[in-house]
Amino acid sequence: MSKQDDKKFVQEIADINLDFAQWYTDIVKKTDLADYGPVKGTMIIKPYGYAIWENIQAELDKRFKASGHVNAYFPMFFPLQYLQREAEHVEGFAPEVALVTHVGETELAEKLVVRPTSETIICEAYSKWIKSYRDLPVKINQWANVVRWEKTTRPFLRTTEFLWQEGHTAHSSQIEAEQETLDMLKEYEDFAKTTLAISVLTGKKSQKEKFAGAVDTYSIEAMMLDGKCLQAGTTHYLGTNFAKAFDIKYLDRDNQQKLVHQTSWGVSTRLIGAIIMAHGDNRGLALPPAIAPIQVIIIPIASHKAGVNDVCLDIFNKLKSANIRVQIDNSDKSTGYKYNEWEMKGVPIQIAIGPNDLELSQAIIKRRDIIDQKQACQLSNIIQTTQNMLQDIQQNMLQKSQKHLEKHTVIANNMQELTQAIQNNNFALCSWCGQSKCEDKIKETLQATTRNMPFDQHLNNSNCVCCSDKAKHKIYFAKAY
RNA sequence: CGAGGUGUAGCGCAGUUGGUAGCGUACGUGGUUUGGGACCAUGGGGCCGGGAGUUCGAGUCUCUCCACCUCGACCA
Repeated sequence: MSKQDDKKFVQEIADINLDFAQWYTDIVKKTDLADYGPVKGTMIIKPYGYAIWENIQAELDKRFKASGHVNAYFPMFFPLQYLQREAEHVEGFAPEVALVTHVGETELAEKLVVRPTSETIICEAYSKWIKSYRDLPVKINQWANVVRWEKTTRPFLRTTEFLWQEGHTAHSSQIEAEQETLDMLKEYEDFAKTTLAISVLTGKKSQKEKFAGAVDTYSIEAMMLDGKCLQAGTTHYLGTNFAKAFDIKYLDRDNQQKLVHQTSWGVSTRLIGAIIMAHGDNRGLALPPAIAPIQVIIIPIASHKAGVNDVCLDIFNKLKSANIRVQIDNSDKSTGYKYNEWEMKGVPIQIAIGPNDLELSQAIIKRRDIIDQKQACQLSNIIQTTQNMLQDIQQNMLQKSQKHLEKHTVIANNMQELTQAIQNNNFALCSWCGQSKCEDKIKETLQATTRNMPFDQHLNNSNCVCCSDKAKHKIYFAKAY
């Protein structure tokens, strides 16, 4: 990357809100997260971007296993007729499904679906696996890629193919399945906050916005820097819809055949997009320490001078043995270049060491979340200081995210207030009659959609923000990605 | 899939009324440097998005595809 380009780049993103979408695509390209693939809408996730995904995977996998889930893998292809068995499901997914119709020159007798999601093929398996109440619950998670032929795409946020995890569980009772749906929502919420340092709104989706085939869909919704909303994860209570379609029945204690109650839930590589847009600034990316591929970058200054490299290597080894993800930048770029480069790539902590520091037995430490702050640290304290700072950065980033969400969330009682709120790039908490005609009208006039209904529902005899009928729900409206 | 925009070296761009392509940077080599995007010297790198047309001659004009970007409609 050239000096002029980079300066221009920093200049361009100095006012992020001016053109946030452009800023986003620039960041993805310039920080080595991803490239475009040869097929439209596909993406090559480069090592630096993939390392973030690996850290997300590791943390989620730990959580899923702790709550009794196991991993399995189901095929990427299945017959088109699987998809067609559940009416709402096929209606929702058919327009964006990729079909395999030929092998070589030979046309297939039965068209195959490249999975857009795996409910159907997993349900087909469950119908064979589940015979007795003793077989329940089944709690399986899958790490996989899926394909959805969307019309427009954006790196990480919406790509033709993406990586995700999808949990699929089957239970003997509605209560247990609904509890699972809420438990996993809670898990996602906690993960977003503690690991990604992103504050989210949790709640139930409207019927219009729910998953195709679900009874109820819940979501975590995150606010991006520009005030737009990103659905960062969903959990679904599927009821017995798929059990009916795929004949998943078990013999209960009372010797009766009963349908299972099911859930599914997922988060995707979209989370990387969420991290970029929730934490970035005019210097580029800012990664929360918990998922940063490199947590600490050591920058030697005048490394040809005696002792500099030795001390850098010593600190490197100490931090590494304290399980900190650390690297030394030994390239022969100029020091200033390195500072800017690693800031742009979002590394939480920079440690600079030069000849002047050697005499004082110190290093200079800078943190990514508070720009232009640097402090000297005695080499003897460096592990402790770094560890504390990583924790502090993680917490500070969450706090910033929380404040941003609070600052840009308002209550709107009528269309005028709602219009004002949306135009100011805020989330608006509104009373709503529950009718989709009001959702449609607001979407048409304001380009804002319902996000979710918080669990805290105090209606106080209020009226719908749109039609003034008696309200049935509190719900968030926002512009969304 | 609609409306607008852009395609020239890895990246960012210039290229006049048509005459067979240049700048910056990055990259290679040698040297000097190193505390917020270093410097000198030298070298390599191009089917000017693809195809067709006009012309003696096209990066430049015409047509037509294609890709990407922004904004809508659709979605994790």
